[in-house]
Amino acid sequence: MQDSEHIIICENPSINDVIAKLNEAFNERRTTIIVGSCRVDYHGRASSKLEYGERIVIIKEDGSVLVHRSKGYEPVNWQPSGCVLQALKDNDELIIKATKRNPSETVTIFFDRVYLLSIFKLIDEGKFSLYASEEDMQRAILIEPTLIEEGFKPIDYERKVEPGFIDIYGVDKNGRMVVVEIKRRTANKEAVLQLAKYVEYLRKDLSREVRGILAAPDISREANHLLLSLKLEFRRVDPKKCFKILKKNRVRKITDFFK
Amino acid sequence: MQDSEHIIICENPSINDVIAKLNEAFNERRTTIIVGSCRVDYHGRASSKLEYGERIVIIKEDGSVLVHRSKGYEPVNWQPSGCVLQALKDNDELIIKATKRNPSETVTIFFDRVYLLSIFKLIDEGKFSLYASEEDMQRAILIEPTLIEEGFKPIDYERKVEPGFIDIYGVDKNGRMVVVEIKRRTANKEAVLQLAKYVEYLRKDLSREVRGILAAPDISREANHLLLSLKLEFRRVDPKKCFKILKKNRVRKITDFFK
DNA sequence: GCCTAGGTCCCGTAC
DNA sequence: GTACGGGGCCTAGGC
Repeated sequence: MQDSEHIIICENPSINDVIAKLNEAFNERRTTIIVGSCRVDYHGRASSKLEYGERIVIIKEDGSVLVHRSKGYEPVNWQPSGCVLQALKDNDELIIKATKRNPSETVTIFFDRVYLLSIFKLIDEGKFSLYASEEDMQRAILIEPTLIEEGFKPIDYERKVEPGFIDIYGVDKNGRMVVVEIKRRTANKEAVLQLAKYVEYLRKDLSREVRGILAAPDISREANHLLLSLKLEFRRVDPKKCFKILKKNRVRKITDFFK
Repeated sequence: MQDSEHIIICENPSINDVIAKLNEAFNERRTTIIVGSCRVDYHGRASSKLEYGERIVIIKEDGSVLVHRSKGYEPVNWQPSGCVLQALKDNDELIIKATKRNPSETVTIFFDRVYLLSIFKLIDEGKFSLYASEEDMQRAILIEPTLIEEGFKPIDYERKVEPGFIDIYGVDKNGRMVVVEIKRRTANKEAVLQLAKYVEYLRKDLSREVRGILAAPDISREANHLLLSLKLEFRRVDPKKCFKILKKNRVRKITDFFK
């Protein structure tokens, strides 16, 4: 729980005050929220310029930086975790520099007004669990291979071959090799091409027949056309149904399967 | 600028207080920041569960919702813009529901403690511009010379001549010499004079016709006047397009490998 | 370090 | 509306 000493909330703080508190926050790896009027420069893989306006800036304890406008999911400027932070004063403005290597990038935020500065030591050990992801579908198919077809026997998953990673491969009831590409959304042309890439490679490499099956909740018309012309197959698989299968088999872990 | 009436900052507010203020904020499309201890459920394309922990929640005026942990660029849970918001009380907890159609999704946030509630009417008309660097533009033109004109063939770049470095020079489809000066922002008179300097030098040095082309996203009126009087040319080149050409080229090289 | 691939991707754009 | 591609994508995992 937050002690009062772990919380700083300042309304309309002076620039000098903000700078002092920020540098302390950076040192002690606190999470910081700044609301105020600012402009932002970015230089790195591209360059950008954002003119003055009122925004929310979040600086996290791992050094990630987010500049949020009043609309939209995405930050207008940002820096991923691991950047070096610096707060300084120039021309009566608060300047926050966030610098990163690899790729070498800099975000510089110029505040001419700060309405709110707040600094926290956030304690967050809560576990995050995601269900009905592609990984869930993969695990469900390994547990219940009839989701693909009767007689399908998986041999391995996430297998690295020359062009990339094969989601699942195995053999069908007639002993033919089967490559399965899984998508958790409506499969598009790209997904078909991905599958085709693996099938093509394995056909050449093994000099034997290889079936390619795209497993997804749906497939777009164009993707289906492409799929058929490439003599690949589609199998409708529902991510939620996969999740239900996993719930039934909760104890078994993915790695147990092949032991 | 923020009037005091446009700003609400409450430290350790009561749940009832938060609910009242939130519903008003939702109605009046304010931007809201809540810091406190919460858990989060998500149901939609997938499902997720996040256990209790201290987090930052941002609710924007367009109905987008972000739940941020103390680390990382990405929100742990979110809702893109256009969702319906609701704040209510249950079991002494503050519940915020954000519901969206197409796809049908719900994020529910349960707060058992609120440390900070702040509500703003953010005024932000600042223009955002994304640029490629001048070097990026140069590389894009070398890869795709038709950005200058049909039939242009670059010969060299960053070539040192008496007055300085020529960005790119080459020949046009008629075999005439072409000097290209690149600017990543609206070109001004200085840019025109820089180009004129190179062209002048080469005309004298080589005793042959030399075309001068200024490549930039835009040109100022005065600079254009000067350009025309000096019988130089302007070619509009979009930095974003350059950036895309570079990206595509990078991808193409990788995918070529598998063809 | 590079490369591969997924994402509740989001977002714009073309059809 | 659906489909497709791009992103400063970010992030995780393998080599």
